[in-house]
Amino acid sequence: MAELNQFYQLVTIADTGTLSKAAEIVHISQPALTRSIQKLEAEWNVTLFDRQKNKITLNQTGELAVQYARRILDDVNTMTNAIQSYERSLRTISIGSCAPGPLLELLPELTERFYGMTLASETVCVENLLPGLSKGIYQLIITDTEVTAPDVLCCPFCSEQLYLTVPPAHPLANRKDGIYLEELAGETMLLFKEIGIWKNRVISKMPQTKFILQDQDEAFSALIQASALPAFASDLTLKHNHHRGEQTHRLTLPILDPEAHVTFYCSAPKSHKAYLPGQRSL
Amino acid sequence: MAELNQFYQLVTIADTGTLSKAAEIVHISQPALTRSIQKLEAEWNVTLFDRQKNKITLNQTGELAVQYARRILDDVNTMTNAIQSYERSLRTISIGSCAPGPLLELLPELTERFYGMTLASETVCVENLLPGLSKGIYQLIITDTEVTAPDVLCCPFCSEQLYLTVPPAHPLANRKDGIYLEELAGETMLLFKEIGIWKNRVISKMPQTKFILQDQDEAFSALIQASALPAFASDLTLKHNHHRGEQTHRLTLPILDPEAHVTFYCSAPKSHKAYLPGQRSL
DNA sequence: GTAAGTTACGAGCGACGTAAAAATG
DNA sequence: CATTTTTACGTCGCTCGTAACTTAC
Repeated sequence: MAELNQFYQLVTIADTGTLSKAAEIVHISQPALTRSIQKLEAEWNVTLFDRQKNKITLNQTGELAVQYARRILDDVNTMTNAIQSYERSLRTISIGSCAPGPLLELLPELTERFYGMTLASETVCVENLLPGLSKGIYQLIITDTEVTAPDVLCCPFCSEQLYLTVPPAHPLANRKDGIYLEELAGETMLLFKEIGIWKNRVISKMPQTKFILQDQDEAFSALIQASALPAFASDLTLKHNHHRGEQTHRLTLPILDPEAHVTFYCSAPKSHKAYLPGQRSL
Repeated sequence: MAELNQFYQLVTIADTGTLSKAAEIVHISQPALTRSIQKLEAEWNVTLFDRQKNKITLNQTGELAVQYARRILDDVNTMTNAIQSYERSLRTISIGSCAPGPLLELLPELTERFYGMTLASETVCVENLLPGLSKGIYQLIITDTEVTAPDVLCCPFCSEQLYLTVPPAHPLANRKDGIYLEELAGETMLLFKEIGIWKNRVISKMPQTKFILQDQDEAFSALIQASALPAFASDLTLKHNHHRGEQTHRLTLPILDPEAHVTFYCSAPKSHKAYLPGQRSL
């Protein structure tokens, strides 16, 4: 049987024009390449090269063979890529979430339950989640509304309550019963950039408040510790930080607006039903 | 590099369901097949089979790989077919003619001039000749009219004069100066089936004459020798038969109608200019 | 003289087959 | 107990590289 090796050699000869140069590229000696090509010709019982004493040139049949060989090598290449990335995708759970908070809950659970799998998560615009699930870009999505779609299972997952964190010396520090968003008018706040739906639910309703954006996770934490500015947090982030042993002297004041409380839903295709997490207390 | 051999083995395993059966088909021992597949998996760094202790089953990645492998093996197959038949076509001159006579002139010349090439000739409907030349079905065509087409060279080749042959005892035997077609009304004649344009030029103008058709070359010759019926011949066929040493006691009477004389033209693509024959006396 | 291609020859490595082991039904 | 797969091991054969030869520029 002709082999891909020989196709590669043939194409390389076509590219370089001589056996010697091709032999270097394919990492065999030039006589070995001669033999390999001769064997291919014998196998097919055709002549691929015009042979002069110290020169070979592709003949018409050879040119045709090179054309085909190129295409097949290309196909084999895309084949291996497809197979390898498919295998990788089988070992990866891709999660799309409309907010970062629920991921703090979800990822540890999945890490534990699916040991060995790779978890890939991102916070994206909520409109992209269901289409992404259908296309297989995500195997699991977190939304702030219930999802109804064919072959998709949806269940409530957890809720998130927004808080304001301020240093003890801050003027608002005495409002431990909670405050309203509109009271933050005129303030300057620290804000994490990738907050998903919170942007529309909360931030867009605070035109009078100035925000300093930070898009790096760790930098944001450091910034909060070092700064006297108020910032948002949530029960989920606070729990997560506490769990990580992170110390803070900041005070946490619940946000009293109804928008500050969200229930999240987790959805997966029926084929990936197993990925759905257990429900947290809402 | 993965090799076609392994693709074949993979597909065969998919087809048979077990390594043992597949090993028989691909003519290696079963352990060798195990190793070969393991090597493929290592090469790609993927798992293609679910392995139980004495059973292997294609997993999803494996199914995908088999799909691709099938397609690539198919492609390689069509590739080798294409290459081999292209090579064959390079060694073959395919000739289409509108009448059998000129081939008697042409083939010997080409045989001599292109020793080693295979000649393939057929008598076909004149309308198919130029399209056939364009499509590469023919490298040389013989027509009864001059051909003008881009990238096609055309030259007059030879002429053919129709004769009537009759046994000496036939009533028409004394008409050695020639006769007209219409005088054959009411006769029964022997006729070779594959006569190309002669059918339209001559036969269709003889509604009163009855023809006994014969489509095998040798049988037709024998039939003529053994029969008392008149038949058509031409200067070309007569010369050919004489050249072959064929003896006949038949008399030959020229047909006097203008349709009984034809000039033939030979045409070839410019790329196959060398195939054009020298001109015969017209 | 240099560079290229084919042929000859000997060696090493890789793939093969046999044999053995383990597991399943 | 038959069937299937995997592992172990020794051997054979294939392909490789070196060397020598020929030819061309």
